[in-house]
Amino acid sequence: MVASLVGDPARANMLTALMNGRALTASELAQEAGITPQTASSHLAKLEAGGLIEPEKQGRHRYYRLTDPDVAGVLEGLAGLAARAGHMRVRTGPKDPALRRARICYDHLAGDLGVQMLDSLRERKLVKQKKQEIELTVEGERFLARHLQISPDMLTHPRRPVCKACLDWSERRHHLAGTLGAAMMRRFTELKWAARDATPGSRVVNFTRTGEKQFAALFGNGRE
Amino acid sequence: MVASLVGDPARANMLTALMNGRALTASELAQEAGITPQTASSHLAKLEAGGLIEPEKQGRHRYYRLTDPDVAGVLEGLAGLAARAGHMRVRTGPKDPALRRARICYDHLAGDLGVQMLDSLRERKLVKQKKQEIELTVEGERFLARHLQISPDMLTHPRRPVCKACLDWSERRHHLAGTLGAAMMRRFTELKWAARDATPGSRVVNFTRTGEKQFAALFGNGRE
DNA sequence: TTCATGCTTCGATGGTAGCCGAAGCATTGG
DNA sequence: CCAATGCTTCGGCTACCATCGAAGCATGAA
Repeated sequence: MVASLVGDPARANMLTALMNGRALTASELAQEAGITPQTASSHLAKLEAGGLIEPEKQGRHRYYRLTDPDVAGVLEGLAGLAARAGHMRVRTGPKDPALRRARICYDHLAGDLGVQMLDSLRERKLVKQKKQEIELTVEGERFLARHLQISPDMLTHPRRPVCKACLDWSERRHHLAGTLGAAMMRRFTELKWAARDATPGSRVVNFTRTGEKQFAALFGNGRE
Repeated sequence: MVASLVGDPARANMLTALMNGRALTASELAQEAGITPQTASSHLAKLEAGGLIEPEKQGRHRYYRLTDPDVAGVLEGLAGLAARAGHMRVRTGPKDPALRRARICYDHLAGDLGVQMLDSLRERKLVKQKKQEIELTVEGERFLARHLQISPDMLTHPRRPVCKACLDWSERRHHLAGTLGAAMMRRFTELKWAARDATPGSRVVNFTRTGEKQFAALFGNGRE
């Protein structure tokens, strides 16, 4: 029964943590629930078997998200009933600093701007995304050549794909990885639009005044 | 947590049995869940504390119903998720014979026709019902005088109320009790619209051809 | 009143499932 | 290749809770 899955406090905490639509790693969910990774692993397996969550492997990590808006809806309904009965659950938002905006993920751009960039590419049909698979369209190739001086033959690599959806750590949505993601980030640096923070070990990416404008002109979504 | 309440199989069976909106007695729910009355009592107390069901005392019996359409909605949602995950629950309808249509409850009319009668009275604003409380309106008094020759002073009684909502055994919805309910049943008999079945101990009420027509003319709902 | 029915409370039992420590894979990085 | 990280599997422990027998109330019937 599905309800018994949600009934357990540890699992309920995990699900609540996922309610904002983002994906979380197994360890993070363990911490959210206040249990050890072993226990969390067991719970996550059950939730997955029950069809409430689905995993996405990303390197050493394993991200989990709610399978469906329907699931979120039912959980919301349950929370509503619980609220009437006097009980209340509070859940605070995430806690990250300002590196949520732009940072390096391996060798490509991540964070709010990274997600925004992929969103824009997808929306303007410069790439086609199906789940984890991303493909560059003909229009996309033209766009890259014209605005960033990136040609397709720069991107071929024996083992690495050109495009790849990479789950964003702070935004928990996809940004663009692969040789294209790396090439674009490299180009941003060359153009002096952005630079990695000077602090050793920092992953923060600082955009310049003009870089920010240029980036917004290419990948802006009208929100800022 | 509310979900843990629904999570237990026994409780889930009880709730499913209540999903049609009717009310069931504690013993019936125990049978539905396949457990003893003691265990059922414990479960029902928890469900009530969780605000999922609410009781209504009726003589020696204790009827339970879902507190709210919202509760039914959430349960429906959970069932939907469960269905996706492969599981399926089947639930058959009730099983009673033909005395579900019309029978004597103490001294007033019960069964499908009894429920239908109260529905009609309520719908045409001849009575006002608030939970268990039922009150005869001015239009109701006129209606009774005109069509059934029942005057308000026939209905006064030192200890018994004129109108009372009585939970119907087969329909599990309210029908009309109190001195008015008794008077109306008596009038039906006098008018030879209906008569109690001859079989000793039987509570079945048989309507005559013409009685059925007259009854439908007064309290019909267009369904038949 | 006394008896019968319906439901609840109490107490004891047992099965189930959450939990963690330790060890085992898988992936990444050096 | 080895080491580190992230997650899973395995085994045993513990606590919770559903379950039922027996007894206690309440209501209605005789």
